Amino acid sequence: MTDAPRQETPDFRSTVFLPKTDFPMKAGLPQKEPGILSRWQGEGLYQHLREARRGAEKFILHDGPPYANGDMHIGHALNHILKDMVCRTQSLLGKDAPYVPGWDCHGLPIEWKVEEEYRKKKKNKDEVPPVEFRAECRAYAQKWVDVQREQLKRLGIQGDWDHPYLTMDPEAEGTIVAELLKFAESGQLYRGAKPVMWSPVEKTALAEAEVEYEDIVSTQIDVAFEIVESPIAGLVGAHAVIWTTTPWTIPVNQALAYGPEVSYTLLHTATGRYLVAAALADDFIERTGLEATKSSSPLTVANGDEVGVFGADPRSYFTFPGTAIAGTICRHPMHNLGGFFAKPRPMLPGDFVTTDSGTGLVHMAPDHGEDDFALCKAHGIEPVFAVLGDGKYREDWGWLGGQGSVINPKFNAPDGPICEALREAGGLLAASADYKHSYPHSWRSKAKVIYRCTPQWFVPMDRAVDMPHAESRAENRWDNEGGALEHPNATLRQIAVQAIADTRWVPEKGRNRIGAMVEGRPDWVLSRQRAWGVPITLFVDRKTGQYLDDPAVNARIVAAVRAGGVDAWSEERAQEYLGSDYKLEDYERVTDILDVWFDSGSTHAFVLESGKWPDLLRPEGYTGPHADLYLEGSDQHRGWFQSSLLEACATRGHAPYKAVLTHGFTMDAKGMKMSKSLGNTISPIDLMKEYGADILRLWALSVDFTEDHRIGKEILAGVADQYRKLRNTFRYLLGALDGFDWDAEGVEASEMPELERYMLHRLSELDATLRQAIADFDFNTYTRVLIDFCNEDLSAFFFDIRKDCLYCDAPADPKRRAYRTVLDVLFHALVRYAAPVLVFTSEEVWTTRFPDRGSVHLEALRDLPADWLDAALAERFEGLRALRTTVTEAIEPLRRDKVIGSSLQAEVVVPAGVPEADLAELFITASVTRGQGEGVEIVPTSHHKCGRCWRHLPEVAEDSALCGRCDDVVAGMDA
RNA sequence: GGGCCGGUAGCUCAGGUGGUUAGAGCGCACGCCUGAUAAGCGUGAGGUCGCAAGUUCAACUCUUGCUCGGCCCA
Repeated sequence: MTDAPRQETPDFRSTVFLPKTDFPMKAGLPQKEPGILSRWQGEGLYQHLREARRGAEKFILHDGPPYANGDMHIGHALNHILKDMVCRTQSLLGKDAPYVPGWDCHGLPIEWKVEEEYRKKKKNKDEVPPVEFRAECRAYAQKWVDVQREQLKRLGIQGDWDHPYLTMDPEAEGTIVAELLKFAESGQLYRGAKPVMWSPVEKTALAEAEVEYEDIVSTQIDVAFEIVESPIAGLVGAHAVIWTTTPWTIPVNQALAYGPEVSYTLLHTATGRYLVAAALADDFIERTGLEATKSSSPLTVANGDEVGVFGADPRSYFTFPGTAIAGTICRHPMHNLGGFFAKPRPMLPGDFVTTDSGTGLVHMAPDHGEDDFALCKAHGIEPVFAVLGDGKYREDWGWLGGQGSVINPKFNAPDGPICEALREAGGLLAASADYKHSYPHSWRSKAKVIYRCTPQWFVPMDRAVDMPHAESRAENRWDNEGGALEHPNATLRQIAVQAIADTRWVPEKGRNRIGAMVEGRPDWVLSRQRAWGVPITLFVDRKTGQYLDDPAVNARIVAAVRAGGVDAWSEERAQEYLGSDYKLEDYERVTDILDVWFDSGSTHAFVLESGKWPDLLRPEGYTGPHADLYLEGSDQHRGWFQSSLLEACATRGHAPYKAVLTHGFTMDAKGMKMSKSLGNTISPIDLMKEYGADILRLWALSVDFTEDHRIGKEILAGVADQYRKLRNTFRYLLGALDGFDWDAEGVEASEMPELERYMLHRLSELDATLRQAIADFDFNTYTRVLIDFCNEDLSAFFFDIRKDCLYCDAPADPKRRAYRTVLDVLFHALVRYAAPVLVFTSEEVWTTRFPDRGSVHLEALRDLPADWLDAALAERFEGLRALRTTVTEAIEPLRRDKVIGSSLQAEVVVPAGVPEADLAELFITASVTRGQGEGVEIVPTSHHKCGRCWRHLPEVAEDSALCGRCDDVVAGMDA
């Protein structure tokens, strides 16, 4: 075997100064990140950071507590990445930005889970002592706190994970009680009866958030109420017809409502005369199968005006206005039962009556509807509390006593007990189990819920607040300009509206959203009839119905709950709290618990103000909003933002936050919401295993989080590409800066070539943009401009141009030293810019270069010298870059025709007027000369290629020979 | 059903107060380089700015309706 004689070309590779680094191109984030994380934990990085920023201006982001139930989902991930970004960027600005994470631990969902476990074990919850039950709820919540804590830590969220706040912490429970008692002491509590959403299955009132609407099919019935008295004489003996999809409310009926604006008609049929809305008469006839016949009896109203006579066509009805019905009295179809059922059923005017469906007459059960309750209350008709918590009528009820549950479809069916009885009594005109509509269900049990009147505790929105701050608020309230003040003090609603005006909302549209809600919301229902929560620690005077308001009693209660948690609110200890001044037998100990929104609405009190987290304290005497920022999903306008606002306004007179930042929701790749039933959920835990936390973070900070946004395979692939670009930028910097020593090599900006000075200018611009983005919480812009800078200014421009200088110039060459100086500046800036986003990668970058300089996350941004900005220089370079684009475009045809390959083979002619600069270097071409024409011309070079730097230069005698510069450099190396 | 919000290239996003051929990065295609190499550079193709009317000399930008999606509420 003989080798063909190989043409030996001198190999200058060893004389070229290539980038050198151990920093790998491939990240391997899923494997690498946990190690970095455990090092941070081991070193106590969070505490070091607090020490490093001690005394600096505070930035207090108050964490909204996620519910301690289930694994972290994509919404949690987004929310916490954003919070982390806020704290880290503020820290980057040199501020002290502590982060204390927290969890919401009380409430129905956890209670339900524990009950579910009971059911599996065939254990009856009602037989378990409440103390024991609550202990199990506590353990359940703690379990998920621990799970979520690890998952969030894995995301790289920096915070005081060893000391999170939990709403079930006894001290927290004590503070919540103390806050509640502030409401009591300032007269901001009342007990009223009101129809509330009630779940007969869970036997509790539900918050709106605990209810979901689903399409179901219900029984619809038409029921006739005989008119016994009316200003319209012709109506007596006729029947007013109501239509309902909840037959079970008929046994609790107390009145009928008509629409004053609605036109009514009296239909004559073979079986009787029926009063219905004219617009709905056809529907009524269709449902009942009745046939309307003509009638010769005119209807006469009370003032003697004849309303009309039915004409020849029974379908063209004569109508009369609803207002004429006023004063009409009916009787219940079951009036023969006597008692409650024998009482008169007045017809009342209701603005809510429409002709959308039904008969235009609505039966009123004040126990079971908000409109019903309000209308009846206005006419002195009180609820009767006939339906018990389990959905059955109470035993002593005259009709169907002890029966139910009222949400049972069979109970309401056309052949069920209600319809049968009505039919027998002659009151049922139609019944069919075929009405499709949307109906509220409990989101836990999926069972139907009802409106049910129960005694509840309320916070009034429109009662003057008896607090010092309310007076001052009243003076500058803007919604009552010039008007005489009804009260010397402002109401909670007025204080809250003012607080909304005082708060910064990002994006701004959040102000409008919460503003509309607060202006329109009803009184806050505080009470829940459940076990797992903070008790409403009130004693109600059995004689007067007033709750006891004694600061000494309240202080004993608060101290006991702080020490012993919610279990301290027991019957056994009640007398201890009442002390010697009151006798327990004179008081009812309230056993309701608080709406969990009150818990979370009080977090500012026990997390920010308590002193348990000294990092979060404001200076002594500070009275303004404590938190700089609340940051949650936009659904929290109705939730935490609002409950916190109301709680703080009622007790402190202002919002607990200076600013509120909201984000939208994460949709799937097609923009559809994620749901288990659709099977399109994406788990952040899985994503971290596949891509790593840094990719997930970069995703969250790249999308427009203020709106709904998407995640999916293609999107993440794009994010991973962006990540690689950033990573390679750092890899290049690390390699190019190998062995750089500022003291030996550094160059002052004034001594640098123009290209370097231009890059310092560009960096200064970037720095300003990023700082503005931080101030605006505009992280999408933050990541975009950062990546664009790496791509456009560095990789495709600066690095490309200076490749020759870095590789081939002598190490001591001033240009190369200037270049490396700028690379060092860039490194220090970029690694800090990237740190809040790519928390792991930036640390890897930092420790690769500085193994002994601690964590990058302790660093703050460096202030760049103001004189790096050079507008005149920049303008010239912008022009040159535009020309550069023209040149590369002009070269392209020659490359396509294989005339040249590398741009270094091109000789360029540019117009004479082009600014002075080293254009061949800037364009990475063989040469640039100035010609007479306006355009750019390209010709292939005839010069030989330097064997070392590959440039084509006249001085190179033959291919692979050296140019003068390289000759000198190589000679210097030999020496 | 009601209130509010959104729909710009394959993807992520820019596009003050309406005004010449709607931009960027990435991806893609093609090419260069082979001394940042599972890297780097260049060129190019991609958009009736959700749809339909209207106001205007002129609308991605204003109005209305519709549609799709979302949050909240019923």
